Amino acid sequence: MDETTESQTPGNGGWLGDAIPALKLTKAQARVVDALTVNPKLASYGDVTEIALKAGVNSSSVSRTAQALGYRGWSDLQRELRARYLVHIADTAPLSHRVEVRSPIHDSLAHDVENLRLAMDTVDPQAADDAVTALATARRIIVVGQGSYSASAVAFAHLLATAGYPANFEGRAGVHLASAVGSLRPGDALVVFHLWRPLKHLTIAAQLARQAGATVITVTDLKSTDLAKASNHLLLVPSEGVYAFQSATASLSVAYGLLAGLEAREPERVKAGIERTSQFWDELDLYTN
Amino acid sequence: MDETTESQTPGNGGWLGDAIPALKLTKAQARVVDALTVNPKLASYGDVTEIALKAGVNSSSVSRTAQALGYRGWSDLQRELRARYLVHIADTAPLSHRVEVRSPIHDSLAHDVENLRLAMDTVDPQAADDAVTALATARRIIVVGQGSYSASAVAFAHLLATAGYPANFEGRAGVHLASAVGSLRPGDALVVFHLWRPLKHLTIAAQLARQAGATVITVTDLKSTDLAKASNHLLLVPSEGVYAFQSATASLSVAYGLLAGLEAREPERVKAGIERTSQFWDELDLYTN
DNA sequence: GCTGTTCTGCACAAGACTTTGCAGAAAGAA
DNA sequence: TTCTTTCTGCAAAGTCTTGTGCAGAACAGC
Repeated sequence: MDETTESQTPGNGGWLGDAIPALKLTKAQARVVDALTVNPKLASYGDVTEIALKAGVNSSSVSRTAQALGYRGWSDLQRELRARYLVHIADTAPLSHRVEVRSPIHDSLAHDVENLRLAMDTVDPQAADDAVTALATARRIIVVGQGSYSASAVAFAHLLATAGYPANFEGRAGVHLASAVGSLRPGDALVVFHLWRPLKHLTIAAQLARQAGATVITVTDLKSTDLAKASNHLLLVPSEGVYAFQSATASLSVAYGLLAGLEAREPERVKAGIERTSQFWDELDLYTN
Repeated sequence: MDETTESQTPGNGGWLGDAIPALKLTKAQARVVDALTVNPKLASYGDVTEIALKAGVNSSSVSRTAQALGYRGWSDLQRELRARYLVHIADTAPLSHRVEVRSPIHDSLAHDVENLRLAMDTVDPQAADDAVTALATARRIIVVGQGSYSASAVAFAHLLATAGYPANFEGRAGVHLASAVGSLRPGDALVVFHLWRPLKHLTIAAQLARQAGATVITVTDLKSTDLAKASNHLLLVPSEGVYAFQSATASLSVAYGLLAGLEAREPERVKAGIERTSQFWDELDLYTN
């Protein structure tokens, strides 16, 4: 039997976040919400019958509660709960719950876990959101990056193109970069991935793109550089590596996050783009066992 | 011939535990198990159709795989997977009061934190150690990778070269790849970074390199493929992405780990290499504010 | 205490997911 | 190579889950 703390301000602050809008709920609905709040695992994988049992109501009430909260139905609400619960766990899970096996690989992984966690704080959600908007509306997207830090840029440009966005990776410096950036117009976007001491030509590229009216999105670890100043949207990531090198892990993950943002913003477009591309791949017969 | 350090099936030592009995599986079944192993969230919450899509098989094969493993069916297997996954990640996680800032970026970071944590289990330290030895003694190192998964390969090759190792990234397919791999000799090394369904030409490249007597080091997410079989040293990483794409974050971190391993093994050489390179960079006067 | 409104539970309908029969494809044996 | 066996994909059948109309119960206002 579940003690219900008489509803109001349900799900505030806990793992539910704002998944449950603060509406006026009926008694049965409040019991459902309480049950969900207190049983995160059950909430994220149980079916209506199990939830109803826990809440002590009929299964129809579970279904109707989901609808009352603004979701299409139980499955829709559960999808949301699931995502939040898993993210919550990843946020709060202890770093190492097992016997340590120290090895360079293990150190590197642990180190990058820390980088990713720090990035949750350093990346400004508003800047990310703005960046997604700029990308979604861009007529043309150029992605630049140099050396080992081009890793994120390569992946980002490739996946953007896969999803049907007009994106290209530009990894060359000098005249190539100049002509690529020179062709940018208002409504276009330049995405710069760079860590460590700023490279002159990337900074200049960003400044030129900005002058040309293009939107400059920069993923970097330093915020007081001319590169950062030339950017419209700045996404800061930590980059400490396990030895002498900077780690691009966080910047890569941020790149995936931007793609997820695009998918959330215009799912149809992304889905269609991916389908087109993967069909093409199948026809090329590239795969084996 | 070189010994293969694949043997002890480290992939099953991870979050799956002994949920998957070590039976002889058919090709499609092995693909299903691989897909489940590297996509824990999908495995825990997806339906047969989604799993089948990821594994590149028909949904019936997913159902039949569950039965072949001794479960009553997919739902039965999934219940088991879910329980193990949640135990693996949640364990003692307390419900903290941290304010959630949910955004696609945040989700992606949390997701990749999970991938890195899982990678601590899936990467076999012995295989990694052997790989480091092979790299340290190689007369020549070719690093290959394609598409967005080339991110790790690009970074790895670049940093190897920076540290003074005879490494090159080879991102082109066809005749270019053929001639590059064709030049490998005993004592050389081929490093393959690849996720997702194996590409024919990468598999063939690995097989040819192996035949030529070179050491093949592979960082990938699937262990039942011909690519994995052709490898001397296999480093398995999880690769579940936040949306439709696989995440190369873990493979990138493993690349850094290999570099750290090299540094631990021969610090002088790496230090000298980096100093030489960065001095050169300074002379080129590439940096700004 | 009466009456009108809202809510809940039941039972069934609609829908989604999983399993299986079958036939063709692939792999292995002779 | 040919024959036999095993495996896989398709599509239909079977099972389970979710949603809704209806009728009775609870509640609030008078």
